[in-house]
Amino acid sequence: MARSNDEVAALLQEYADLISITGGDAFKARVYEKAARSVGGHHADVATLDLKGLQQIPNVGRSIAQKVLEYFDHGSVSAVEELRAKIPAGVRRLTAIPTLGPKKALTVYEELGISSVEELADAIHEERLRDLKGFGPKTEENILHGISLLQSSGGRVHIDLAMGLADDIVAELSAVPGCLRCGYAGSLRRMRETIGDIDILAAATEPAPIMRAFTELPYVTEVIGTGEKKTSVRTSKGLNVDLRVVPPDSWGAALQYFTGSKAHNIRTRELAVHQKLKLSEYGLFDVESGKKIVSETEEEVYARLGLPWIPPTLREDRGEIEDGLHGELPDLVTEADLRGDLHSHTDLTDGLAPLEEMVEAAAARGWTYYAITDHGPDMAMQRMTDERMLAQRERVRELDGTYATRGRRGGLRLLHGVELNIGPDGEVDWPGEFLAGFDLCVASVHSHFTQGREALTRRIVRACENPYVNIIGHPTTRIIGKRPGIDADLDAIFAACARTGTALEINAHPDRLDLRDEDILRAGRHGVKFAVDSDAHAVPHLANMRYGIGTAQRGRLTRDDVINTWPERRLRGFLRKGRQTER
DNA sequence: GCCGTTTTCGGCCCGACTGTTTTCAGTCG
Repeated sequence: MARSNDEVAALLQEYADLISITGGDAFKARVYEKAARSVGGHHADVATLDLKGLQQIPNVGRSIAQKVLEYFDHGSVSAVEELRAKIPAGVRRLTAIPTLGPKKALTVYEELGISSVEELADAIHEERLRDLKGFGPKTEENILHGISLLQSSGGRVHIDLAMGLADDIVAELSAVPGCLRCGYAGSLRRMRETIGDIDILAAATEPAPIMRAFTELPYVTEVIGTGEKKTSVRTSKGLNVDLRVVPPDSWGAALQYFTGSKAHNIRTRELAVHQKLKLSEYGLFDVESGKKIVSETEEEVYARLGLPWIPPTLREDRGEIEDGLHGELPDLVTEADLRGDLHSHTDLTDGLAPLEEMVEAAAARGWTYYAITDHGPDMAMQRMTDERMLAQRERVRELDGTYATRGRRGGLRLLHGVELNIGPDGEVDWPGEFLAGFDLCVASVHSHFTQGREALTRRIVRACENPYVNIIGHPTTRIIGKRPGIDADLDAIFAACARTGTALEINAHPDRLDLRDEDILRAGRHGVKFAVDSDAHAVPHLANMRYGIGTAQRGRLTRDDVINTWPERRLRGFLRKGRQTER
């Protein structure tokens, strides 16, 4: 199921952890971490590369390349096995406990033979940690607290929950007197699909009132740490929030720094070092004189490093630094570029709102076209029939008549579509004669997720080859945190989409975000077009488009790649696909 | 262990906070 790149990345990361735990060279550990990231994000399948090809991957040299080959030849790597033999897997798991890192993990293992979270908890209750150097009563307390958090927390949360909380905190803190600027940074600003914790940044000359207001927010359940510049809290939403308050003239450097990612920051700091500069959250400084050069805006910081401003959604060290240096950053699609939504539901099937309300909401968003795509009859529980679908079409045409001429910019055009079900053999709900009556067809997999890889692949490819299928909806069918994506040959599907003129959906619902960013990058190399769709089942879902756009940006898409940014005429041309009989 | 427009050897991102320390190590982001 996992791509071989992910397997190798996990192995290299494990080796890096084991090196840290055994007190090995810290620089060596870091190289393996960097190599793990590079391999995980590399576009080509590492299983297909030879020694030379592997060494083309950044941070992979001869030694690591040979280990990768050894892994594919023998299924294991002797150097990793040696360390595994020395350090039980449970010791590595100890480092997942907050406040307990590799050094303390090794200490408790060497001194007390502790190699599992349970044993560690027991040892603390039996007061056996007391005599260890560097361990005091507070350390014991922190570890116990960390263990309970580890066992109870589900880890990362979906982006919409984090965004809601962050928007609220930013609004609250912005209202504190003396707060000159406030915003969120971190993985939320980078629009990652899940969020581990929220980073809030504020600018003020006097931090104390902002810190106080922050710790007094109603959903703060615990203050983890608080200082003059930084405060960390836990919230009743299950999310930790960090607040940093910086002097106003450091805003740009601080925002750049706290937006990350860590890997991106390491690269920007290295660029600084090579120019005898030092980059920190307080600014870009000349190393020799210690004088500050720039710090007020992100643009200035990047510019002084020789880079254009890099959109936060690209800051993952996936080539954006190199592209920036060469002036080759993509001109990313934005939410403002969207002209409409091509996948939505009404209460005719499993939506909550009537057609009229959904259309009114779409018009209020200023869109120039909007597609209604309720489920076809193969989703049996939705009780769709030919008659009901044709009746809806008639009503859509009527509404189209009234909305098309409203407003200044030509109003809103309505498209009547359907979300077809891709059956086990790639068949869909209706024959071609009936499908020809729709303005567009989305087709999605909703069942039989565990068919073999070949069958799943063939099934979706066959749907692409249907001349009436325009968009493959939520292509991998994953539900974040609940259901993995189907095990299909995505490259074969992407190639079929490109060949047949079928778009891939980027489903903007925060539970799905399907395709995900890595898959978009792969699909993009096949020359596929995309549709960023809300898949709205209710009026508020239309606002989820921001997450779909964030994901599209992380996949480096431009306006030209996304068919629902196109003018209506060009879109309709695309939707005609290979149909012979159309006007 | 990787890497190179100061380098094939000698560097390798930077700072805040905590707890256990009498000046600093560990952890985190």
